[in-house]
Order: sequence, then structure tokens, then C-alpha cells
Amino acid sequence: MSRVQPTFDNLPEEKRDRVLQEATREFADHGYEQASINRMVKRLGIAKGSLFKYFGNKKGLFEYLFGQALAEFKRPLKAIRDTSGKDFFQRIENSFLASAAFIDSHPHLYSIYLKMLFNEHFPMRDHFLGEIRGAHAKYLRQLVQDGIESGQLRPELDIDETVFILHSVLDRFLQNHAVPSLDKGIEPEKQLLKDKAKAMTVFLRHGLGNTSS
Amino acid sequence: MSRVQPTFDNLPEEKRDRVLQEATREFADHGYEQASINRMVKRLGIAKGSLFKYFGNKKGLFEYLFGQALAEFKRPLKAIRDTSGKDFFQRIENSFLASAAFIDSHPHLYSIYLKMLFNEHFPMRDHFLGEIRGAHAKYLRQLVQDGIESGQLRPELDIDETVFILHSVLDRFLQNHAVPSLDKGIEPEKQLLKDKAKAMTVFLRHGLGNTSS
DNA sequence: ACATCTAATGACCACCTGGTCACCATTACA
DNA sequence: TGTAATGGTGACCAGGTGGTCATTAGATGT
Repeated sequence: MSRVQPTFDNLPEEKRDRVLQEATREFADHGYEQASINRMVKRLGIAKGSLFKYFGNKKGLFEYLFGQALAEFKRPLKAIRDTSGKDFFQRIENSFLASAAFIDSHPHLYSIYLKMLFNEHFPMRDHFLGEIRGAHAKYLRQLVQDGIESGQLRPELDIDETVFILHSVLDRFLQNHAVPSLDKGIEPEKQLLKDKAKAMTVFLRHGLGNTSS
Repeated sequence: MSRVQPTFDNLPEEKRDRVLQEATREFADHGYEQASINRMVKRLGIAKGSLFKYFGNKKGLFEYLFGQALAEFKRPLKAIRDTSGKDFFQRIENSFLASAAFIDSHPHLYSIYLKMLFNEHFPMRDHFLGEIRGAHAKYLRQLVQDGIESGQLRPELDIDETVFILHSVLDRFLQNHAVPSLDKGIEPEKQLLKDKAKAMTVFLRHGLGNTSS
């Protein structure tokens, strides 16, 4: 998979970047099936035949492009992994902020990911989603284990279940961060990203219940 | 919007249902742009011209179809609204179960909703999403207010923020319920729906933090 | 200058799309 | 029986799709 014709590798880096960037934009704007090779080459100012020389076909282009992106996707997690000594909830908060920063700097990639979530017609969808979710799960599982050992998490928590809950909450907050219009009328008044992260952390720690009663 | 030619209204109910059902399936399977009128009429065994007589064009068909569905969407909430006397977390749990049951009995509609979330090219997307989210927000807000007044929720909670958090968690659990493969490798061992609802409620009440330390 | 190799091209293809409309079938009313 | 009115039809259209390939352009080495 994601193998590319040598022709593309021989291209000057500047041109390679431009091609991938424009293709990413097209897939982000229209999803896979609806993305148009004709539009891509028109915007790039190159001939259609060239793209097919580089990648074989549309599927090849997408797989190469998103395969490259996968490495990028996993990167923000690593930055946090090394901070194992610190407070559990602080690490969660940092993870959220790091992921949000990643999304801000790669909006097109995240847009493709979101479209892929509920559209079954992306090539290699199961593989790509599996890789991403797997990396997140592995990362969160380590965090939760550390959190339980250090006594910051309730010891009776089921690890798998907790990972699932954490993943759900983080994911949903990121969805809202990337597509804020989704929660128009639901989201509280415009908050700073830091405040959102803080509020989420407080909620994860204490829940909503009134313990003083 | 969602006005339909009288021709369609005059049809026998059985045929109307079949048409809408098949169209719903097509949109659920392929999204809006990629849904094919040709496939619909082939499966229905009617002429293409008929569909255009009924709905004018593709957009008209979708708007009518999803407009009808909107009322369905809002229904499961009403069943819970009347139970204002009961326990807050019990009401949340019931809401989750009712929504999950709705999804199980209308999987195609929910599939369209999910595709619409991150695909900008659905007709009337903002309107439809706004209606759905608005109904949920109004419903949850009432619940939260009741919960704070009855002392079951921490009194210092910001209402908007709490509604947002509740909505996020509920929504994400429902996404996972409808598309379980999404969380392969993350979701804990196969749970019964009731157990999931219970686990979610416990989490909402207490959070993850260890209060005994 | 010539030959060789490779990147680049864009006219062309079969196929599919949403949409049209002149025509047909059936019923209702006179 | 004649005549409207209505529902139903499918060949046809313009336009877009992914993909092909014979041809050209440009560089490189001798």
C-alpha cells in the first residue's frame, strides 16, 4: 500500500509538497468519492496524466497521502508520553491541548479523518482508523494505569472502560473544537481553549454529582 | 421547504412508504451527493421521471424525507420529559436508553445524521442540525436545572457548560452504539446496552477522581 | 549532432450523473 | 362514447467522472 511511482520521488520537493497539499485540500473539502482529480490538476496547473503517472489511480493517491499523514497524526501523543511523573489530570489536559494544537495546524487532515469516521467508502478506512484508534488507546491505557497506581484515579475503575470514556470525551471535545458550529446553541459562551480544557478536566475528575449531600 | 407535489400525496400509502424507505436507505448508504437516483428507481421498479414528478429534484426529495424524519428524531425525548420527579441520573440513563432504542429502530436515519455531521454538502444542513441540536439542548437544560434545584448536581456548575458536557457524552456513546467498529480495540469487552448506560451514569455522577485520598 | 531516457501533456474514452419531456395508460366525468 | 385530467414512462441530454496513451519536450551523455 501507499507505494508510489519513482517518478514522484524524483520530483523536486517543492512540487511534491504542492501536489500533496492541493490533493489533501480536495479530499478534505469533498471526501473521497466526491473529490475530483480534474479540479486538482486544474488548480495545480499540471496535466491529468501526470497525477496518474505519479500515483497510478485515485485510490493510490489517497492511500499515499493519508499514509504519510498517519505518522503526523501520532506525533502529538509522543510529546506527552514522556511526562509520566506528573499529575494525571494535568497530563490529560495537556493531551487535549496538544491535540487541539495539532488540529489547528493540520485542519485538512483532521477534516478528512472526520469525514472518514462515518463514511464507509474511503479506501483502507478500517486500516487507517484502526491505526489511529490503536495509537490513542495504547497511549491512554498507559496514562490510566499510571493514574490508578499513583492513587489519583478511583482504584475500582475498569481500565478498558475508563480508556473508552476518556477517549470519548477527548474526541468529542476535539470535534467541537474543529467544527464549532456543530454545537451552536449548545456550547457555552465563547471560551478560550485553555478554559475549555480546564473545565473538561474538572468534569473528568469530579463528575457532576453533588458529593456534599 | 420540503413541500411536495400533490402527485405524491395522492399515492397509496403503501407506495409512498416504499419510496421514502428506499430513498432513505440510499442516502444512508452513500450520503447526499453520492446517492444515485438511478439506483433508487431501479430498486423501486419505477421510472425515473416519476421521482422527479413527486419531488421536483434530488434536493426536494432529500428535504422532504429528512423533514419528515425530524419529527421522529425529537420523539424519544418527549417520552422522558414528563418524568420530572425522578432521580436526575436515572433520567439521564433513561434518555440514553431511549435514544439508543430509537437508533436501533431507525438505523438509516441515524446514519444520515452522522454523515451530515461532518459533510457540508447536505441540503439544509445547518437548518436540520440546528433543529436537532436545539431540541436536545432545550431538553437537557431542563434536566440540568431540575438536577441543580433538587440538589443532585453540584450547585456551582455552569448550566451551559454542563449541558454541553452531557450532550457530548451522550452523543459519543450513541455514536459508538451505532457504529461499534469505530472503537474496536478501545471499547471494553462486549457489554450489554444496559451495562453501558449504567457505567456512563456512574461516570457522570462521580467522575474518575479518587475522592477518598 | 545524435540518441536515449524520462517527465509532461491533453485529447479521447466509456460510463455515470441529475434532469427533461413528449408520449402513453388509466381513470373520471360528460 | 368522447374528452379531459392525472400518473407513469424511458429515451435522451449536457456535463462531469476516473482513467488511457500516443505524442511531445527537455535534459543528459557521448
